Amino acid sequence: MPELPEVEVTRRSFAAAIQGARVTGLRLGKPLRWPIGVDPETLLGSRVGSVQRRGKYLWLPLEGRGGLLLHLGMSGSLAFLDATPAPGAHDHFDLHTDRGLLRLTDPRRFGAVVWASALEAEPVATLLGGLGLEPFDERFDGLHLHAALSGRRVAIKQALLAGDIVVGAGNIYACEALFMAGIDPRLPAARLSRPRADKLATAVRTVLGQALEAGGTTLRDFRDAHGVAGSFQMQAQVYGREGESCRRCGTAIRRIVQGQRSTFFCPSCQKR
DNA sequence: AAGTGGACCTGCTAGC
DNA sequence: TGCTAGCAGGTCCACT
Repeated sequence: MPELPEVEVTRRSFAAAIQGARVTGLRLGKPLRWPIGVDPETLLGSRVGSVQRRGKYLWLPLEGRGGLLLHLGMSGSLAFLDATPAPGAHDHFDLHTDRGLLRLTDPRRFGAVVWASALEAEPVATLLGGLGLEPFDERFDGLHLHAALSGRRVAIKQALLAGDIVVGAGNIYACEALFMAGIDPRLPAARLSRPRADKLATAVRTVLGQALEAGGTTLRDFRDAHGVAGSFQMQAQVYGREGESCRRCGTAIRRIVQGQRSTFFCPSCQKR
């Protein structure tokens, strides 16, 4: 589900409310991607710090007691609740605090909650260590993108998705950014010209920024921590639009498979 | 080093 | 109505 905009929208929706809260209890449901790596008892009484995001991960500092790295996987969402309803079948992590309950709901359980003594400590350091630049980092530009793509023979779409050059664009926004930049998703990464790299870097930032403003994309079940859905799906130019006509030129949008993921593009607007 | 495919797990939908 | 195949917003890991 969640790409960078959804994760950031989620973060913004509860970070202020939970900051300073005292942890009063933890509940673990079915296993997530990895074990949490800490005895939950040892976290009781700690105070929640300022929630940070890196890529599609959230870092929840617990002052004096390290912190928790959260990932929403494909189907995860967080809710910050006043009440404490009984956990449902897909509620696999609860962080009870004196200001509310932070609950992770994740049917597919590709998400994760992992403890580390610090952001720089294992296993978090390794998970975050391979990540590329933040898209809104001023160092992320056409020059950086172009240099990072050199020598890569994979298709540009897959290079964007890999997350080791720039983070945050998942399947929806990688497709949308390539459309905005007019680039065929099958183009070998290293063949992207410098001017087109400028265009693509701008497109990535623009698309993610627009999605952020729209509150993210709600295809099925994305909600922020207060249950609010996103609306970027209304603005999607290509994602999920196979067979429909391109909003720019009218050509039928195509769907292909790259690296076992669907790619949507306009065969007329997007060139090699 | 970079690329590929499989793995993780559940739910929904289209089609028969 | 009921079953099945295919698809889904992510990313790690083993292998070539």
